[in-house]
Amino acid sequence: MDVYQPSGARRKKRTRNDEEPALSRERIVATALQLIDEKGLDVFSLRAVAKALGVYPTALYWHVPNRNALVVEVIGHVLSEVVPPRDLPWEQWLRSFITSYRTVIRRHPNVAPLIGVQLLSNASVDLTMVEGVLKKLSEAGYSGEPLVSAYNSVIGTMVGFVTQEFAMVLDNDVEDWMQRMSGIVARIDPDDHPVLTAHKDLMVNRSFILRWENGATAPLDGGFDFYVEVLIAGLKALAPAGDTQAVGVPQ
Amino acid sequence: MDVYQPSGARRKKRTRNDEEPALSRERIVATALQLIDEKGLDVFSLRAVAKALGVYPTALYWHVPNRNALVVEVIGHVLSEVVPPRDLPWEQWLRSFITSYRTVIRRHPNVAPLIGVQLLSNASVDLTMVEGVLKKLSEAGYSGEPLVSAYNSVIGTMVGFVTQEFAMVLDNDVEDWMQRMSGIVARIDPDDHPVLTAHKDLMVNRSFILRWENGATAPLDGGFDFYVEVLIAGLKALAPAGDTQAVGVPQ
DNA sequence: GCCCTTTCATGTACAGCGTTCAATAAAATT
DNA sequence: AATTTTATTGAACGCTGTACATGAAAGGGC
Repeated sequence: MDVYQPSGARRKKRTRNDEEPALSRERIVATALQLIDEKGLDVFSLRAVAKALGVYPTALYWHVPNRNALVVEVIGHVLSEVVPPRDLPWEQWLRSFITSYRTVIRRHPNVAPLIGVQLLSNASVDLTMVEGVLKKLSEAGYSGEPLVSAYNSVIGTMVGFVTQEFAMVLDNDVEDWMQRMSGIVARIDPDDHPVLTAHKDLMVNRSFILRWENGATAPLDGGFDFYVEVLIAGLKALAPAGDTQAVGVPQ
Repeated sequence: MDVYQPSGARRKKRTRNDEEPALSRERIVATALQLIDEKGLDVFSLRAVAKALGVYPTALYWHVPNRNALVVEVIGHVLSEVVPPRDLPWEQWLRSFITSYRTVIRRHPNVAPLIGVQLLSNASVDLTMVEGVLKKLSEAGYSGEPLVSAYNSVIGTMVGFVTQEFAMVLDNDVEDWMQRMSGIVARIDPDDHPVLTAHKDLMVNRSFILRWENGATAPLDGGFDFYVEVLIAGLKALAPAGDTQAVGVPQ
């Protein structure tokens, strides 16, 4: 019975004087993002978006070529909320920039998996953002091949940590999962795993692998700040030349 | 017409003297992984696995509770290929460990998105691995809260970079995509984006965001090596105390 | 040797998905 | 007034994960 009734109220066809244009790419993207934010990624589907708009699913296809394209659009919309900081010394600039990215994702945690996992997020290329990072890394003393590597380190850090922090939770049996996980932790053998034993209270549900909630409910603020400092200190240490006392290039 | 014929040859029921047990959790997981490796993530489905085994889809449910559980099993199987290195100075140990993880993922690149994006990969917890990282970070001078942060930095680096490197490619129109991307790059305004202009040949398809292939066909070897060194140098710089000339804790 | 339970597969079915395609109606253009 | 363009309805297809009923073979106890 493959029949889809658009939600009760009859859709009004566009009339010249009608304020609302009934449907548009922007409205679809906005609805999709709202759905993802409020109901989660697994509820998101073209049909769900259509239902939320009171429209037949196939009506979306006039404005958006397919599901992937809509996902790209949603990602682009979220990423456009990231504002590169004003001119600052490179360490502060990077700190501010990466933190700003995480702040945006915390507003849309369910989008994180889409960004981290699909190359298509590249489709929304913000060259200004790329140039900003490159410029600051130049100021840090990088150029040529090492600059490219440093750039990849920055993006890798920024997206990588946050993607994991906001990795999807299983809808399965969260309660059960927590109990199983804390069971595992409680049963740690102090002889086999002494350091873990000593730190288990600090680590449980606050560190990768040993947790059952994601960043939406259990953010890793401290870990993130530290990670950014690791990146900056590392970049400073490995800078080919510059104002910092370089410690030499490895191997 | 919801009918599924298991592949031609009639399935033989298990008989006492039969060597092969017809179906088993291990065989299902192995088939699933093989399917993912050879055909890609989008081809992977319970029905495809069943067809590959010459079995009705619902037969799988006797050995595996649902799709998610199978995915968890596949992840666990892949991660079990990661071998923590023998005892080494902490820098070398971390380098070796993280590199080993990437080596394993390069053998199963299509699994990377599954690991990076779902908390359920935690279900296959290898406490020995966790303890190994903690131990080495202790040797580096970490303990207490900073140790937890350092641990998260290590896992974040290891999984984060590789997840992005092997992010999924769109099946859409790869050729078209490449042309569009290189079009964007070719049209970069040297006045607006001078550093990018100077490095574009080094960056195109070799850096995050500005690429259309993933690590399976265009690995970021150099970037990865550098990233690991950034991590280690950063961890060394931020170590609360120890053999390295510490440069003080930030704020 | 018979009975019964456990084990493991077949077979049917269902709701939901992305997407194709034809039909249709309103608005814009000619 | 006729025609084209724009935007939607509506039906359908093949795919998905999964619930459920059916049935057959193996194993254990008598």
